[in-house]
Amino acid sequence: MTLANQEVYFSEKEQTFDSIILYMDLDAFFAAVEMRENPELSDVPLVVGGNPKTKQGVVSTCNYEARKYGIHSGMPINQALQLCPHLTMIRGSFKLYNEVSKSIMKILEYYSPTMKVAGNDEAYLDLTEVVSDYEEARTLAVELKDDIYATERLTCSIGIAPTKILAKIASETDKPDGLVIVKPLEIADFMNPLKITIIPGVGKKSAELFSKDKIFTCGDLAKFPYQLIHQKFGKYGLKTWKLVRGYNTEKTEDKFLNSERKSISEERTFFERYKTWEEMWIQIDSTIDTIIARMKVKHMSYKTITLKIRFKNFETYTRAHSLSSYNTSEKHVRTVVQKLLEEFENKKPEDIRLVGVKISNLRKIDNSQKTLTQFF
DNA sequence: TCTGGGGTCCTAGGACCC
DNA sequence: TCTGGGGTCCTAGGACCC
Repeated sequence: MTLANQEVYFSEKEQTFDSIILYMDLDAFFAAVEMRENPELSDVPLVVGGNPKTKQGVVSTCNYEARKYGIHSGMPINQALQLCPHLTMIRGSFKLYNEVSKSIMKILEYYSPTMKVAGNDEAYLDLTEVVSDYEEARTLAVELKDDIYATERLTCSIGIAPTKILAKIASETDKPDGLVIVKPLEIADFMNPLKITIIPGVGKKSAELFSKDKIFTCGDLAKFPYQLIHQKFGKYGLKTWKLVRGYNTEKTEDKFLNSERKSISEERTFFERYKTWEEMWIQIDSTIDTIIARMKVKHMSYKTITLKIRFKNFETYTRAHSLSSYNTSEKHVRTVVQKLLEEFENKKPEDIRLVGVKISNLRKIDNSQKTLTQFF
């Protein structure tokens, strides 16, 4: 299928691909940093995450050697150990990861003024105004990779395409240390053979749903009748359908706008169980402290407070309460959490495996409001 | 196998208002 | 007596991402 015979479904604007976007993703970031710091780890299967002593928790990142055993992010440590008994486990030096991440983002900034950091180990660069065509973009990407390696001794995978999402998908198809370019006229041929799960947002559940209609690849979905897709898979299905057809759904206005934070939360899984509510409260209290501290650093106020409780059988409940106005007080969080917790007071505290607190409905405090709070 | 922690976005129902 | 319609906000839960 070529772009030309998709036109029935596209408005003119949606077929315009006048941007050149680069996506960069550091390869096995946490594990790669550990290997750099400690060369004898280079050739052994390695995971960052979990508790090496109790063998609890999940894999945060693993190196490519560990992936050979079928280990992947999010896998329980216990399971990883069964697949590979001589696995090396590291808790992780997150302060160092943050420093390295910052240093790399600085390098990226140099290559384009329009940039969006999408996480610790990934970012998008808008190259539209920086290069004149995809060949120039390739040259720039090679330079960028060399630059990152020279500075931080880390490799990355890069995708270059007319939209952010296509650039990301492109980078996924050649890892580690890859560079994949998808030009506007190549979109359909590039997408069609790929598995549907390559689409960010299509996870296990959606893949299962799609498989009932014999949809396994992006091409399968692209062929699915337009009339049925919305009816069968809803708004989300339609969005995915448009995406696999190479439809340009990204709004140029907010593509590189850094959006405001929507929530601040902290949760703790208790590896040793608490016998009394008092012991539990010490934990919750300190959780609230850190949340409020983080909120203050960001000069924000909140309106909604959410409590999350997970029992040892993994049953999870969330209870929320919204205040009538924006607030910065720590006391309010405490009283509301206390109130929300009442519902669970007849349960045994030792049956609780996790407690979390979240503030949301956030708003930046402007200067006039700041003066007010100082006043009272 | 026994399942972290920090997030975002979506859905669906109910309350409430005009 | 059998009961509109749209908008917005709130709550609970779930899928998904890194």
